[in-house]
Amino acid sequence: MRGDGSRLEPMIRRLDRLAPLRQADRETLLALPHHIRACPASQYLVRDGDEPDQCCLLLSGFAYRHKVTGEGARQIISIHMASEFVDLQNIFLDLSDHSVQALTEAEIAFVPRRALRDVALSSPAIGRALWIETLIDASIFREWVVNVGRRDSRSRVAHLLCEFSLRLEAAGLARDHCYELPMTQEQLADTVGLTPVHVNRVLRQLGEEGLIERDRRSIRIVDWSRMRNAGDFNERYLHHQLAGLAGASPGQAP
Amino acid sequence: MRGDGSRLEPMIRRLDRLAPLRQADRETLLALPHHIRACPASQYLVRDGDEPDQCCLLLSGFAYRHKVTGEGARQIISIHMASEFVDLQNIFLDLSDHSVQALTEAEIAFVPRRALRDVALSSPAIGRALWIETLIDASIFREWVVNVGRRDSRSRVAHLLCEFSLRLEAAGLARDHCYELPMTQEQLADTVGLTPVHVNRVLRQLGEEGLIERDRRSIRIVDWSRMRNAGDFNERYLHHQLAGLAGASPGQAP
DNA sequence: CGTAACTTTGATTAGTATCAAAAATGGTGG
DNA sequence: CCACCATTTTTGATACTAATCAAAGTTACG
Repeated sequence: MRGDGSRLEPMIRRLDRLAPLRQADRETLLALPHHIRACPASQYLVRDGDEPDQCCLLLSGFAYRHKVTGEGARQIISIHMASEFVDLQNIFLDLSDHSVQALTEAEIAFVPRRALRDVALSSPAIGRALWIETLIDASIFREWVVNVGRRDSRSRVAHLLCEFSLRLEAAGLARDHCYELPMTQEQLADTVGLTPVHVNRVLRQLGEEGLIERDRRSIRIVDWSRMRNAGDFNERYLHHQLAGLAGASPGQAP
Repeated sequence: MRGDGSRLEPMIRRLDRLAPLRQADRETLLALPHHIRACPASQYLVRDGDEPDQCCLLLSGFAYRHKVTGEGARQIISIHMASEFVDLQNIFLDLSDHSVQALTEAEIAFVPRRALRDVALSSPAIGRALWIETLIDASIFREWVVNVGRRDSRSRVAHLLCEFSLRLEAAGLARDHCYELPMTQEQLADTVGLTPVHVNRVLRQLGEEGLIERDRRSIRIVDWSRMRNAGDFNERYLHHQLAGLAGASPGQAP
């Protein structure tokens, strides 16, 4: 825990963009107790029903949250990338209502709930930034309800690929609508509420239409404008303008 | 705005159960500037894309939030009942990412964003309670992603009817799993991602199976245990235990 | 009453799931 | 470096859920 305080920097920069922090706030955040652990892909970070006493901050790699129905079907609820908290709601909710797993090998900083809660309630700026983080999370959930509830298979998949592209670029993890998709087609299917077989066909179709190019897990959105259209994608729900990121990825069309 | 301060009482009680408030906090909340208006059914309270300067607190009646896809399909994202804020995320998000409409005739207290924000940031207890309110909202969104993404039509509808029953009872608006469903079948369909025709058939089927009884819009869950099962319903995601409401509606089985 | 909104029923179709199996891919140890 | 194995991706054939289209009943309301 000592000497690695700087590993928290990306998270602090992220929060600072959501709500400007003063130097004292930054120092408070840097002083947060935590321990860092490397987790192999697919390791559980939180289990549905747990009473967590830590919040998980992703330092590197990817993680996802999911729920499993009584029938055994899995629905992935969100995907997270470096510098994001994966279960910030546990700051105040005592029982976890879903599970969190590492998607790739990932480094996690575990921060005691209590410490994070005290910080959130004592500094208005930090509280505000963390709250906004949970509000943007919720906005993405809302968009996903629409995605699985009212879009057809092609739009659903295209929408997810668009969201990924923008979020990765905003986090500085990708450029030019080109990125490594860290998930199998089965995980993709559980994200958009389809079967893996169907996801495979939709991906092929998007390729044949010239909207994307694929090689293994790497995705390149060839025609952002048409892809945006195919996915009925409007980035407003990501609220990137809050972080001064609006237009960070202009693409080839309005 | 003067002399009707007591109309805010139910909301204050609600927040107090989420995070205990001191007398000073209660008075701060009672002193919140606001104006009250009666809205006819289907009136817009917020429009997608707005820059709202008020938050809407439901005093009576029901409201819902929704998004419309590029194809014109509507997805209802949440349903709200008396004493709930319908757009609390607007406290910090500057651009509304969805619309809010009155579902029935409703009375709304409009509270200036700025005032609510100041209160939330200056009193830790109030901030905490409001934050928790948004976190529970988000938990319900997550469950809805699962509902539309991974449950079949019968489970989806049953799940929604179960959720309604518990939330209404927790709010003191219903008893014995018996309530008026304030929505048309078309609205139900847009909530669970089905067509109105199919919702109609599923409702009939649930009736034939003896799980529910219907008369007009009134619903009675005859067999809570089987209904819970049909809807793959587990109330944990409602986080009612936070409000000391766990087991408020024991039903007929574990 | 008369009219619009909503609910219900029927017939048909479309989209996606399911089942099955073959081809790639990525590791692993020999 | 290669053979082997597990995992993932891809393709094909068929089944089924829920959508669509159409229209008749109901109910609420002015």
